[in-house]
Amino acid sequence: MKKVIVGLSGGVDSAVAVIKLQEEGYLVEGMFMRNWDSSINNDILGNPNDPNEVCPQEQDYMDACEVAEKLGIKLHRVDFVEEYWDYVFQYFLNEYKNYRTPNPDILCNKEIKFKAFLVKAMEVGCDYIAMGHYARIQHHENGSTLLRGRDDNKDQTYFLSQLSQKQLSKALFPIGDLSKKEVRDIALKYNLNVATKKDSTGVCFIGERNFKEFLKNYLPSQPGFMKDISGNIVGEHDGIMYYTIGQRHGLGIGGAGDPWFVIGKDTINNVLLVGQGSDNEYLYSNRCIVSNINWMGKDFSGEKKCTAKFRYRQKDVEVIIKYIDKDKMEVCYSQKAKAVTPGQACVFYDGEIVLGGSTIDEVYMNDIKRQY
RNA sequence: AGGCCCAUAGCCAAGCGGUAAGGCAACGGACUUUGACUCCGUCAUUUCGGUUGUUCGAAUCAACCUGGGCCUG
Repeated sequence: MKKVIVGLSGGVDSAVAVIKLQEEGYLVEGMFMRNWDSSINNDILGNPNDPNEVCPQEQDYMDACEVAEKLGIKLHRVDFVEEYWDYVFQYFLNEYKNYRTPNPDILCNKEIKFKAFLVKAMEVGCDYIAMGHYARIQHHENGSTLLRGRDDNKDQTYFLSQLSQKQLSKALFPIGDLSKKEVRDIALKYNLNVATKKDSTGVCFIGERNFKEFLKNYLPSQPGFMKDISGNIVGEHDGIMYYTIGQRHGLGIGGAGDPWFVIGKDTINNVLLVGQGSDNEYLYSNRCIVSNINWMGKDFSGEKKCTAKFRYRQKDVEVIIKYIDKDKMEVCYSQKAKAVTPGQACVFYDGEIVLGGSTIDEVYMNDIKRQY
């Protein structure tokens, strides 16, 4: 009997993952991860949690315990607070310091859930690890193929785009064929306490925060002006790293006309560039340079047509890609894309198949580089 | 000093005698394993710079005051 360790989070998805694996005849054990410690990590500003109440993490652990008991599986608990800080959060802060918009959850999967966790799971002894992601995987003799989750609205392959073949070879995604509704229905049928629990959001393991305040715990304010494209001062900001391209809220610019959006960052002069209108031309680009390439598909040379997703839950766009060098690609998209932002991932797809992941570095409109 | 114009919520702004549109911002919610986007809701009734008056009824008319702007000396 093959043994699987499931990352049991205390949510409904991983609980149903256990059920699916049991139905398929695996021996299942759970492993709960704790990766963030608010007091050790100085997570004070922007933290909505009442320090007197049971913290959400412990509630999650209790929920995981209850699920484990009900489904009759052993539950391990592991602590990666240090690893998370060193390998995910440092990167996260560094990217913000460079005025980019990082995606910590992609790194969390690469460094924690499918690395540190995998090591611990192997120590306990297992053939596979499994997570409650909405994604599908096919294992062949010469590798593994990652596919979008069946539920188009919940597909989480964007976050899995930096996993290596080695990592994928050990991974199972038992709920990838299900819709969110089906997952909840199964949980209800098994009378699980988490069946109607609200989906967790926010940075994985950290949780919901007032984002700007949260960043201020680690990155001090650097006040400056907001200017429009003509150079007129239209507002003030307290640090251009707190904003991302395409952002509308939090600018506080009132007055006449359409809403204002972040359209760029003048890092030299500490100026946040803003423009009016959701269709502002500076929001759009048609070419970008990506690096940190994790290609999962068949090797290719020259140009390749496929689709790409530049931001989680944003629709794919058709692109033509080509290598510039070993770890750098040019991505062209003639129909233009909105708010393509350095630091975010560019994930390539061929239909349902995930071809690979990368990180956006430079963004262009024709030959003009965007000040993103 | 004289003449003209303007004063509506944090900002922009409709209204022109019949009982305060709309937009921006903000806030709340939905959505969401990156708090980007998007969507929904709330937001002037001791109220229309102030006071007094005309009128059944005034943000809307009149007078004066205050505060801005412009023109002529």
